[in-house]
Amino acid sequence: MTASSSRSREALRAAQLYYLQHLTMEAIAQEMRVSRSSVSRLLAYARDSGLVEIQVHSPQEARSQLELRIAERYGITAHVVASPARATEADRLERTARTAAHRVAAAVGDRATIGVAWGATMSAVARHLPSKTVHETRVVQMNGAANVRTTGVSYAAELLGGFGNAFAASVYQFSVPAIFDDPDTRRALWRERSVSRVLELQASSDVYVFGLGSRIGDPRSRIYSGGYLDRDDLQELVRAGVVGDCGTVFYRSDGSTDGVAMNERSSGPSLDTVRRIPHRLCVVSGTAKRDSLRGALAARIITELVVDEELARLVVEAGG
Amino acid sequence: MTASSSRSREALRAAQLYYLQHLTMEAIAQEMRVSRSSVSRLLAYARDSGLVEIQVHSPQEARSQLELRIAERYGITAHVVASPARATEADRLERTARTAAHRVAAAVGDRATIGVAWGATMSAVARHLPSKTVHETRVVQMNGAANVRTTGVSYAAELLGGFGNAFAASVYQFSVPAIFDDPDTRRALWRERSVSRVLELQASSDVYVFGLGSRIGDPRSRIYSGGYLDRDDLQELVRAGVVGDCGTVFYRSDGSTDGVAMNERSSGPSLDTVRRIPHRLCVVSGTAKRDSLRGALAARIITELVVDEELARLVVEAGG
DNA sequence: AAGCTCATTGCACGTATGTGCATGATGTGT
DNA sequence: ACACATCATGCACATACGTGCAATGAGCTT
Repeated sequence: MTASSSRSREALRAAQLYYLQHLTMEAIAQEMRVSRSSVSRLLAYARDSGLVEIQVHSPQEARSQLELRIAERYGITAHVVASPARATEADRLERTARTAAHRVAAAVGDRATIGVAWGATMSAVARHLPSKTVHETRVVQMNGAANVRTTGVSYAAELLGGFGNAFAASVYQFSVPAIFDDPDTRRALWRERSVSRVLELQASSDVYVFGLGSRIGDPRSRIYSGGYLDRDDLQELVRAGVVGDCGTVFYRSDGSTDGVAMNERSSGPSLDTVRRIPHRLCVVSGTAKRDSLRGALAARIITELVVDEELARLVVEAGG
Repeated sequence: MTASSSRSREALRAAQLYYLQHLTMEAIAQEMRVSRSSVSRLLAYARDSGLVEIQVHSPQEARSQLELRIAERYGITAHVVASPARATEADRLERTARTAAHRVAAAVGDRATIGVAWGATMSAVARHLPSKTVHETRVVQMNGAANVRTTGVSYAAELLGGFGNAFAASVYQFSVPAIFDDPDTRRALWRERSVSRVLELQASSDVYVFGLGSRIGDPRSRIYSGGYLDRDDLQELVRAGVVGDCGTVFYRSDGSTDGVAMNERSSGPSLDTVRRIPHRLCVVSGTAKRDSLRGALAARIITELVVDEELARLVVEAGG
């Protein structure tokens, strides 16, 4: 404690001299009687421990056309992330995730409860979260990650841990299967107090951060390759006209979920539950998610959207 | 407009890529098809136009002993600014002013009215104000700056202009003498509508930023050399036991002002008026201001204090 | 239209900054 | 008490960055 606290003090001092007094690292090094490289490291520490916060303000008048059109058509705040033409899908995801990470940090405050889903997109977001000093903040996992092949614990734990660390938050895992085999098992488990306490937290979240699943018919999708669904499950989804999912809850392109039997077995929050959460931040990247994003917009489960430019164009230009 | 707006857009884009996506300037240059040096300049523009805001948070537990003792003894927030032992008085003033400038920016919000005094310290603060985008903000001069030798216009205007620019605020000058020869003239002028409108603004300020005058008996003081006071005036102050001034209003070491005749002729706000302003930010540097600061603390005209370490020690260690 | 001014750009240079590596310090477990 | 692991430090190098300068171009005046 004293060790890290004294490091924090030194980092704070260095940060004040560097960012507020505009001294060079060399000058700070002399003043603090350490080497210049130590100052460089102290400043790095100050930045990613949240001692130093760098904000980039986007004035309303600087909003892109795309963002304005999305705002107008769907009544939500959009952040369109541009990438160079030659960027790979992975690059675009990374950029979208970084932008999203900053939006998450902006959305988090004292005593906030943050619901998080899991997935490749959310993992990327978690990796890039800037630290922010807030108090009594809670992070709650919104849908189960266990499946027939693995417990999914390490994967979800790393993701949640990223959120927990960034905000010094208490983390509430949701240690249940992603999809149950039998809806009755779910109902029974939901009555367990240990589980229902987490369900209450989920429902009372202030912010819900999630990605969208797609490629429902595609055997390469994680939701298939991860062993969460078997072939019959997939066929059921395709027959039901499902185009995507949000926290393992499946919807059609018009945003409807009625009659999708699989949702009875899903561990994720129903879209009605989601819609009761005031701040719903969705992170999507990649043209493959076109239909999935359209469905989510139709379902009105998004209040703030971080999306890559290419996908945004696809969705906007198709007309609503 | 379009020119500066397109520059803002480019600066914003560069800032997002640099500060949020952590690309190098070289990479940004390629992406934006300009030279790296242009990116460097765009980022500089983004920083000092307030597009990018860099905050350094001081957690409560990192407060210095001195700050805690001042907080405890006087019930105010203190920021103690350390300087290397070999720093000159000018260096210390500069540092104190930079710190103060950031505190001012933090205190300013939409629709705020900021009262500012003038003086060497305030000039230094004005030079270092970071830009911040706020709306419908007003900056009002709190005490007159004209005197028998000069109108003081250019001097005060530059100072006020610094504040006005930083916050895109409307600036209200107070074009009256610092000290009147005849109190009746003041009373008459105070009834003028053009003047009384400014007086109302002053009284309704949300934040008052000021330095402290000292060296009351010292002919080197600006208040003397500037021609605001003559020798008789000075002797009067010394006889009255005055130790300092705040906005050309003079007080004794116990904070009292009663019976200081000169204040009847001063253009500055009475200490009672000052005490009605909720946020009162005082900036002081230099051991010569020891008695002056003590008096101001006794007068309770300070709610937030930015002070250099040496002076802070003098004041705290003397015991309250 | 020519001539002017002023802003913007890229280049080239020097300085400032980040980081792998070796070293020494600190602490921990046996 | 010793061996081991872990972490902080400074050095040296490579890279990233800021800025004076000259060239270019846009806009304005005469």
